[in-house]
Amino acid sequence: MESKSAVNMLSALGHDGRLAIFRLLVKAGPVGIAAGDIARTLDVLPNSLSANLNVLSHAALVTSRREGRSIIYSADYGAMSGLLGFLMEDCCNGAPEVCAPLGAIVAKAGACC
Amino acid sequence: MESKSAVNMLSALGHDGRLAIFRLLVKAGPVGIAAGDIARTLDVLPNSLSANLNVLSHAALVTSRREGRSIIYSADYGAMSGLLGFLMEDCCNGAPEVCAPLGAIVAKAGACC
DNA sequence: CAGATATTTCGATCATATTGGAAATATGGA
DNA sequence: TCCATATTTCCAATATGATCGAAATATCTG
Repeated sequence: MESKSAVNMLSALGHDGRLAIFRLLVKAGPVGIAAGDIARTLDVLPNSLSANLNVLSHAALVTSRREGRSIIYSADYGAMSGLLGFLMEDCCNGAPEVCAPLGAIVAKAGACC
Repeated sequence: MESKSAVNMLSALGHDGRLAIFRLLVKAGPVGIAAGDIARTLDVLPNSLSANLNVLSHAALVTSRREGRSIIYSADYGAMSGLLGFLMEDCCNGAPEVCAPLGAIVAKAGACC
């Protein structure tokens, strides 16, 4: 993961509406959600949603596919892993002692995955 | 971690200069780095640096302490853990199967921590 | 083909963020 | 006290981003 990609992802997620969209897609899993359903669930205008989905898409955080009249968006888990890895790698380099607080998180993730 | 805090952190990190500052501080560890040294290392103007440190500070990603004439900045590892936890928790909720790619990352973190 | 649904694109306005120069504040040393 | 160093604050110019209505495009159905 390049630093520039990480900046793009972080700034894409650093927005109220887009973080909500991304969380929704992450929870939906690989099945994804149609743009219209996202708009209804989050109560946002279709054109605003489209613009925000475009930002997330350009940041490579989501992918899309057409199904009939709808366009289905899904979270890109590989990209998310890459971002987490980038931040974690950054954390562990040169200062292993600071990773202690991460133990709980890793444990939590371990319980899930 | 509230969603609003996460948005603040993510948008603070979603900036070229600020991500560079934060990475530098994370690598420096609890000892921290003086503002002037950060400015020289990253070759940025002192006022721009100050503004960016202020953003990171308001997002609770860094802390500062005065030492003589210098002000030493350090990364807040607790905040970083919280952010990673927020994203991971978000990932695991409702879709455990998508966590597979995270296995490698957890393993990597485990090797370090 | 005509109509309905789904989504995107366009265009304008408004708000917010970034940048850099210059001055102000705070600390330590002679 | 006076001066040098360190950092922040102030200010204005510029750039970027968000929002919304309206129109355009694409797909399905009758």
